[in-house]
Amino acid sequence: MIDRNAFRRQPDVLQAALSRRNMALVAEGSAWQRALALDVEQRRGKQQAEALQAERNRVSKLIGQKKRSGEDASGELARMAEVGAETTALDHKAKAAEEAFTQALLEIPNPLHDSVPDGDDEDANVELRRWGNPRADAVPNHWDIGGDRLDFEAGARLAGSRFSVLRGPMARLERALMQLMLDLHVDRHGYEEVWVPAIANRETMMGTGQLPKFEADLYRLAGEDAFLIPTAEVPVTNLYRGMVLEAAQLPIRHCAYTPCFRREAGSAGKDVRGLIRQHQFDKVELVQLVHPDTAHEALEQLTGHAEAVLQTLELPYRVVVLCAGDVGFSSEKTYDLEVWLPGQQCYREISSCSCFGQFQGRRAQIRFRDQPKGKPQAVATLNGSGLAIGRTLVALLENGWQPDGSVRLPEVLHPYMGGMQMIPAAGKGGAS
RNA sequence: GGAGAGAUGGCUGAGUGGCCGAAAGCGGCACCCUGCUAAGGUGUUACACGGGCAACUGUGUCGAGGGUUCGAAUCCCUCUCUCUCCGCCA
Repeated sequence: MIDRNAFRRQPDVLQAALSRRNMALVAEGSAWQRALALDVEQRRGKQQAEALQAERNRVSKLIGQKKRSGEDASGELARMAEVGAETTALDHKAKAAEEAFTQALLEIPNPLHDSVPDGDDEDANVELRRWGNPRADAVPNHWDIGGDRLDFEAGARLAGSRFSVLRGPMARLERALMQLMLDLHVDRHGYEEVWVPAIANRETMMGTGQLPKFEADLYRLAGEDAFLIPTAEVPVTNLYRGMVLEAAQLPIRHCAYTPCFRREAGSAGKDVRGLIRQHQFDKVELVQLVHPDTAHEALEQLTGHAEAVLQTLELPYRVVVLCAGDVGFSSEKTYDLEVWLPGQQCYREISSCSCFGQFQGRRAQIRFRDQPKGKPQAVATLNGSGLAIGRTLVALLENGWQPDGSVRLPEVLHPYMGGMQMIPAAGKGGAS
């Protein structure tokens, strides 16, 4: 949620920052324009209602005093009978106006950080650096390398399209990667591991910005106002919803493994083959709650922590900064890590690291006191994938592929794979 | 899933229609006293939003939402959560 005070004091600055994302955001009929109009209406209604309430409270108190001392209060009572109904009506009107205002505010995205480059879509994202040496030889796609151990037919039969079943060494590799990533972030980067529910209620989804705007992207539970989480960011950030923290508690750093569920509405036809775009996938997520002054410093660090996973797995990648038109709703700045996939001869997103400034902190009411007696202010939040596990598995298969069909595994993985150094070539038909 | 009990400030806990934004205790903070420590004394100590340069002031908040009433922590309705017992279950 954008800052109400800034919204009132310098709407021009905010409007400029918003229009960098997309001019439509500030056009006629946009949530922004609605909010501007509703704010005025909302405040006027509130003042009228409060004036009447003050009158009612004053007279009611008088009636109480008179009754106690045995005096006659029928004059006041008669007067208040009329005022009462009017008060209720005005109060309801004021509440409705405030509700509409808040709804409009919730639909306004986070204004961008100044360092975000201009641009309309992903083509304008800016590459910042590369790591590793991409192999240039001809490598099969991961689904060919995986063979019958990546079973998309079984996934479709059990659940539907975009679901999969992993068998044997592939299932083990999925599990090994979870462990490796969590261990790395806990032991080397100082994150506290948490384990959280994969279902979140509406309030929780509101807190991190998935709702109210993006309900169509979520799986909703029938008969309940609850959803499957699209990322661990949701439950982990909301761990602190409604809390006032002490400055000394910051920064808070958590990593978590969860399954993630996405409807992928609107991505019809994209990545239909293979593991790249699934309705259910595994991810280890990094989440930080920090002092707003250090937020962007923290983003650099957090991005480095995600990069460390790729480096330890010896996977070539590049870092891009998303341009204005490509940054997500709640984020003020985002780096994507893109891993080299030799089977597709391209870089594919494997991690997205975002700084949300105080946007989520305000929405979810996660605050802290800078001074012991000071006014609580919203914390800054950040998160990043560290990493998406299915896509990491894909990258390992394609980058580790050997001409004989086997897959060489990087050394750090060997202990997690029970000593296995190679995944044998896929069998020719039949389960291996 | 069934039956019952409950939800009050940072915490414990009183409060069954007006004198209650809320007793008391603990904790926190400030000051005083004391050679240090300990003990003691006095005062103070919720949040949000609106108006005001400010002093200050208005409104709302006793799990959430609605209702009754001139007036609700207190009465009524709905919901959420917690606890106990029963059932079921990894």
